[in-house]
Parts: sequence; structure tokens; C-alpha cells
Amino acid sequence: MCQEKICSGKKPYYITTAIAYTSGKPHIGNTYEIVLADSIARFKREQGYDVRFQTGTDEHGQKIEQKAKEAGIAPQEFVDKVAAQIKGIWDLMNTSYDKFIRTTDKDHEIQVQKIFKKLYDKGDIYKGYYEGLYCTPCESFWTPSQLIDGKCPDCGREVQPAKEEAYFFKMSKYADRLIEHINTHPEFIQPVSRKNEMMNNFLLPGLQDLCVSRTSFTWSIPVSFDPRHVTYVWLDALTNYITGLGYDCDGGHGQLFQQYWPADLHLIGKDIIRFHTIYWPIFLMALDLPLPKQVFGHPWLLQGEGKMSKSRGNVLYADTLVDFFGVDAVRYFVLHEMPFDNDGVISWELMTERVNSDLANILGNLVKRTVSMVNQYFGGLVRDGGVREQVDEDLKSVVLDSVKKTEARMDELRVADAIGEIFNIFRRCNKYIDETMPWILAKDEQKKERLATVLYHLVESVTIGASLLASFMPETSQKILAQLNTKKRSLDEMKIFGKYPSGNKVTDVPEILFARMDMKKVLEKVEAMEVDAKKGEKTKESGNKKEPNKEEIKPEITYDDFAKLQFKVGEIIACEAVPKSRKLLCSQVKIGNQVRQIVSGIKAYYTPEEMVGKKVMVLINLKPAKLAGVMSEGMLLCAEDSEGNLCMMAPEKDMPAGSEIS
RNA sequence: GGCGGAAUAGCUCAGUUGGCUAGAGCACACGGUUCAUACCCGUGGUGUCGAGAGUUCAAAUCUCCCUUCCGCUACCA
Repeated sequence: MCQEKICSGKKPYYITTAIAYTSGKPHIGNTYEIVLADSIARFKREQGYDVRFQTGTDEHGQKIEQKAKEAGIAPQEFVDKVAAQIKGIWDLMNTSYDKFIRTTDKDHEIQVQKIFKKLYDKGDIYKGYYEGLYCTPCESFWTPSQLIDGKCPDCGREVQPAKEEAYFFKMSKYADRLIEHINTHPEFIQPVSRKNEMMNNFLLPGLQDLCVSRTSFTWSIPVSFDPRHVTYVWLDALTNYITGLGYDCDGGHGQLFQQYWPADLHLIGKDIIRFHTIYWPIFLMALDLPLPKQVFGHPWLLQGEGKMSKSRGNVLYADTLVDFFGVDAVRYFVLHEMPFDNDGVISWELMTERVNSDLANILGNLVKRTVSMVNQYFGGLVRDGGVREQVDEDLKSVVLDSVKKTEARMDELRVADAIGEIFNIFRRCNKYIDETMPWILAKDEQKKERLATVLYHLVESVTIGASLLASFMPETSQKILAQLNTKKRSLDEMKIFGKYPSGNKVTDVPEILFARMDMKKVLEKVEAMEVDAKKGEKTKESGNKKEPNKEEIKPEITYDDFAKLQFKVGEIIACEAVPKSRKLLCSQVKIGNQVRQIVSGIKAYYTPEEMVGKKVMVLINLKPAKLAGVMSEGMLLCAEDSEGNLCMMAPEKDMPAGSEIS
């Protein structure tokens, strides 16, 4: 422990989220991470750590360059807008970050250039050639494994083998050190199951060198000594964790860096574990810096039915949910619904259920009935009457035990479980009311002191529960404590039962914390909202540019490009649903004298029966592919309207199956 | 194809080194209660613990095999 840390009397705790990519508005799944990080950061503060909490945005890259172009604005203007939007959502979610870094921040860019140069001078970065399969319209390289059906995963077009000059980082040089580190620090990669994946798939078979520069786009940080090249994603993005602390490659870092590096926790999504547990530690080794203590790859929050797609207009955004349910309800949901290492699911139904059963019923109702009784029986005065019974001991032990367990769960980063422990307090309180039956006690003047004691214990328990809740639902915690006319307890103060000042007066106007919601009404409103959204989108389309995402404009092609496609008239002679798939129909299509099997995603619009006998337009030279395990040898062409309704393309007059279309 | 994980109540999942009638939350049904937001409390499960075989006095838990699903990864088309 260093001098400063002892002086400030607090141990430092540096937590980061991944930086969000500024390609568009983050949905609720992206928002989950910042809320999770926030609850951990807040709890660490409660535990007395000197917390630094950093988040931010990743703003470079080809995709952003393209999006900006589509929107007809400069990349900087584009990322300024999106970054502001992201920050707005982080703020809406009431997250307590200390630093919001942007990779377009000047000081970050300068350091990235210096780091690049330093690693080059050191010999860890060298110039070579990037070989891969190139998609010209997308200006992107792909590895064979990234291709989808042999085509560009972005646009679905053919790719060509190509070569591009690029700088590479010698990953293999540090591999042994990293393997050693991972083996001697079992806590480094969380959840541990990911450790094996990294070891078996990357480290043990031998690391490939990593491409760290590109020449195919310009919206990134130029390589200082070779300006044709710009820095390619990871060296730029990952270093935010140190540049955000004022790291200086030349050694002139300020106090922040000395105080908080190495990070205690990088909180990231499970999709980027590899970059944080392999490339990032190796970069740090190359820079002679200590490694972060822990990387936690959290699971994802998925939307029910797995169809979070913008075109369907059903993507859930944090601000929409907040409008409906309130900030703390959304915070509660995402934190509670996400187990440690399984993906969670969110939907309007689940969200409503959770709000009703946990927040309105168990918590809100408890606070209301408690405050109401204190008002009704004692004019709002909370007083310890000193008449104890056995049941009080049980309440007390559950409350105190929950405090300990909450802390234990948080130390393991099991946030969902920690919240569960807190709600145990509230559940126990409701039961306590039933056991002690204050309304019966109230009828007997001689039981008055017992009644006072019961209510005192209740108020005390709710005070502790509400204090514990502060890291997860800050506003609600405050509201409850305000109603009880008391202050938030410190963690140590929560470990003692009976600190609520006897004789204190609670509010005489108890407020409903969470209103129960009618599921039907919620769903009706949601439906209305979605219809509105679609209308809005239509008017946007017909009116001005604004939302350029909808109308995809493909680059011009030559006649030769077109001539590659071969279309014929096909007749559906048999058709059946593909088992185990929601959308697919499998058709036998007669084309000339051959019959082909073609799978299409049209089940929602056509029944197998009505397909039979139709003459349709078929793309016949598409490479066969397996869809849902069924071979498909071609494509039935359809028109699709803005709401996603499909219609088969058919010859306008009857033509024999097999007729060539051109 | 390789490595790893999972399969337990209608749903989401607990189940530590094999050991008393296999649990929790939600949902559902019934009962109680009225301080409270039709709320809270209690009671209720004939669940082949994915199938099969084995080890054992005893297996959801260990071994083998099969099936299905998931993650990471590779490759073929």
C-alpha cells in the first residue's frame, strides 16, 4: 500500500465499463452494463473505498465514418451527437461515474500516438501485410471464419483475396507471461468458465499477431510516423482505461494514475472478453505497466423472442422504459434479472410483473402500511416501547444477517443475489406485521407499549433495508428514508439494530412509491406507442431524409454484375413448414425439368397449402445453404413493405416453370 | 470437428465433500387477515431431478453411454 493511500485513509477502487461505440443510440441491453457498474461503484463507496468510476465512448472507425457520411455530416459532428445521447442515457439512469472519456479527446489521442510509437520503437509493433478477403463496397477485410455463407457478413456480397500494408503487434512475445499470470491469478477472468475458453482457443494453440493499423479509412488516430495509417480499434479503445487517468507515455503522469492504476475491475460484455484478457494485458506488459486485477465478462440482457431488431421497431430503450416505469424500477429490473453468468430476458410483461410483485407489493406496500400505522396509532411518533417478544429476535437476526449476506454477495459481484438478500428484509417485515398483528394490539390499551415496540422494530428494519438499497435504487432509498424522516445508515451502522432515534416522527403524508400496473393497460399502451413509432417512421421516410438507416442505397453495379444473377420462373409443387423453426417454409420448386428444394422465411405470410401451385420468381444460382438444418438451393423473391409484410413475386401472365427471367 | 458448460415444479433457477419426507421466487388454487397499493400472511406439487446402464447400505449428486440445448473456436460447403 502506498503512502497516499494510507494518508487518505481509504483504499482505492478503480472500476470501468467498456466504452460504448458511438454508432447509434444504446438499447437497454447496452445500458445494463453502466447500471451494473454503478451499483458496484456505489456499494464500494459504502464499503469505504475511494472509488473511481470511468465510462465513456469509443468513437473511431470505419463504421462511424460511413454512418456520418450517410447522415451527411462530418464524423466529429456525428460522434458528438451520439456521445451526448449516450451520456444523456447514462445520466438518466442516475449513474455516478467520475469520468466520461471519449476516444476523440485530444489527450487520449496524443497518448495513443505516443504509445504506438513507443511500441514500434521497442520492436513490438512491426510493419507487414494484412492478408484477407476483401469486400470492396464495404472496404473491409474479413477472415474466412467471419464470412457468412462465403460472403461479406455486412453486405452479403462476394469477397476477393487482397493484401493491405498494416502494422502488427507481436502478441506471441508475451504469451508465456500471460499464461503464467492467468494461471497464478484465478480471479483474473470472471466468470472462470471463460478462462478455459481463452486458454484453449487462443493462448495454448499460439497467439496470432494483432493488426493495429489500417489504411482503408481515415476516421481514427493517425500513426504519427506514418500518416497513411490510422490506429485500428483495440490499441485506441483499450488504452482509454489508462489515458482516462492521465497516463503519460513519457512518464509524466499525474496523481490520478498513480493512485488508481491498476484497475480493480474492468466490467465488460462477454463478447469482448478476449480483448480484455489477452490483448489488453499484453499491451500493458509491453508498456511495463501492472495488469488490472479482474475482468468480468457479464452476460447479456436479451429481448424476449430474441428479435431485437430496429426494423421491427421493437427495440427497448432505457428512456422509453424509464418513461413508463421510472428510473429505479428499470435499474431494479436489469440488476435483478441478470444472474451472474446466464443471459437475462427483458420484456414489457416481465418488467410489469417485476414492478408489481416486488416493488409495488413487497416494498412499496410495506413502507406505506408501516408509515400509515405509525400515524394512525401514535400520531406519527416512532417510539421503542421496550416490550420484547421472541418474534422480534427473529426479525432482528434476519435483518442483520441480510446486511452481511448482501455485502458477501457484492464481494463476489453477484449483484442480483445481493438485491435478493435486501428484499428478504422487506419480506420478513411483511411477515412480522402479520405475526404481531398491530391492529389487534391497537384495540387493547394495555398493549400500547408492545404496539409501539412492534412499530419501532418495523421502522428500524425498513430503515436498514432502505439504506442497503441505496447502491441499487438511489432515489427510492432516499424517498423511503425521507418518509421515515431519517438519514441513510453507513454500512457499519446497519450492523447494529436499534439506531433509529426513539421519539422521531415520520411523515404524515405517506406517498405511494410504486403504483401497481395493470398488465392489459400496459400492453395496450405499448401497442399504441409502437404504432405511433411506425407512423412517425413513415412520415420521416416520405418527408425528409433524417433517418437514413431505413432506405439502404446500394452502390451502382455494372451489367456484368447483374448478369451474374440467374432468375427463372418456378412452380411450387409441394410445401411444408420446417420443423423447429418459426419462420421457415420448405418448398419443392419445379424449374424446367428439375425440382429444387428452397427454404424461405415466409411462414408468417403464407401457409404451405396456399403456396402449392404458385408460379414465382426464383434466383437459381445462389450458393446452396443450410437453414435450420435444411438444405436450400435458391431463393424465392419477395417484395417487402415498410412494416415487413411479404409478397411473392410472380409472373404477370402465366409462364411455364423454367422460363428464364432477365 | 475441437474444448467447455447445461438439462431439477407451468416459468426462472438453488441444491456445498453422495445421506433424513428434493428446495426458493414467480404464476396458479384454497384459507386467513384488514394496518396497507384487490395488499400481506399461511397452506397446497402424483416434479420418472433429460434417457439408459453401473458403483454404493444410500445417487439429482460419482462413472460410462445416449439425446437435446448453450458458449467459445475451427473448418467444409
